Amino acid sequence: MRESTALDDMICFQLYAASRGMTAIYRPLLEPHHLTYPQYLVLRVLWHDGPTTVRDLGHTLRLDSGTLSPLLKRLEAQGYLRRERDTHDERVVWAHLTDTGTALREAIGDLTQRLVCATGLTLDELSQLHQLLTRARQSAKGNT
Amino acid sequence: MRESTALDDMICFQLYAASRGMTAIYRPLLEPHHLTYPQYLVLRVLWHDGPTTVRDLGHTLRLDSGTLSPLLKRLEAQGYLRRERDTHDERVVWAHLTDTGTALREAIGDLTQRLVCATGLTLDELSQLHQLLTRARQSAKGNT
DNA sequence: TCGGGTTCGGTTGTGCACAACTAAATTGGG
DNA sequence: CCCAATTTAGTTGTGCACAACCGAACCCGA
Repeated sequence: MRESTALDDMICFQLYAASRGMTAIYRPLLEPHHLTYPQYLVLRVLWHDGPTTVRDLGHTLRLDSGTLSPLLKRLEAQGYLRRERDTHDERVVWAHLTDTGTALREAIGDLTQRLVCATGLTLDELSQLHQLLTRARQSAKGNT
Repeated sequence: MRESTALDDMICFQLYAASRGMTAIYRPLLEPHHLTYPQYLVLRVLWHDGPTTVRDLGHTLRLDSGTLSPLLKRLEAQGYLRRERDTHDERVVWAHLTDTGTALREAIGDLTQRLVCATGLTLDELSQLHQLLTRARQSAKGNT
């Protein structure tokens, strides 16, 4: 189990750098719609799942209300979604897309190919990468 | 080259989430020394390379002066390093460790094992992960 | 039923990431 | 030699990430 000293630290940096590099690729693709990558993630959840509570958005994206509240406020100000209190449980707030927000899905289109190309990895390698990241995150969730 | 649509988007999110999860593991390990993960990265460069210019720190960590300037100011305020203008080229600023900053290396010790364990991945898998991330970053650097 | 504990969203404060900009020092071509 | 272009660090402004905290709403057991 030795010999990993340098490698693991490099992985942590690669992870950190790769994540920032990934959002840097998204940036010019999302900028025309005045979206950031985290905002885009929220919209993807709403496009996929329909109206969602702030709580569920937080669980899905691993973000707390300290991050989501102002982010959703900005998306609402841009007219992409609206927030409404649940009538039965006043603690809960639902985020639901406006027509503009729904239409945005088509306007943005499929960014996938551009991201895949940027990595220069094959589909097998991407699948491998996905599996490794998922397993590491899964394991880390327990071993805190 | 089809069929990647869902997968690639999941990878981008996994990357984003894994990076934040990684820093979350570092946080309690660094907090006793009042360090953040990016601050720790700067110290690692200085521990490894000795006195370094702000410019080279930026190249190494892929950060610009807008991020590094205040970060270095905070590390200086904590007494871990000092900044000094180059006498021959007044544009250049050198960051060099204080004795406290140098000693910190031993005080923090080797965090590697704890990170490796958290991932639950084997050394082969970590090596694979490292290689995939590096290649993707390398490729993305060109294809922008 | 009622009162303590929990859940939920929001606010505040700190630090990072990055774009856009500034100012000073240096460089290099004419 | 000189001045325009470049390099370098720093500043400002915006948005994300997260800890710490708050208040309101809800839940549940005695």
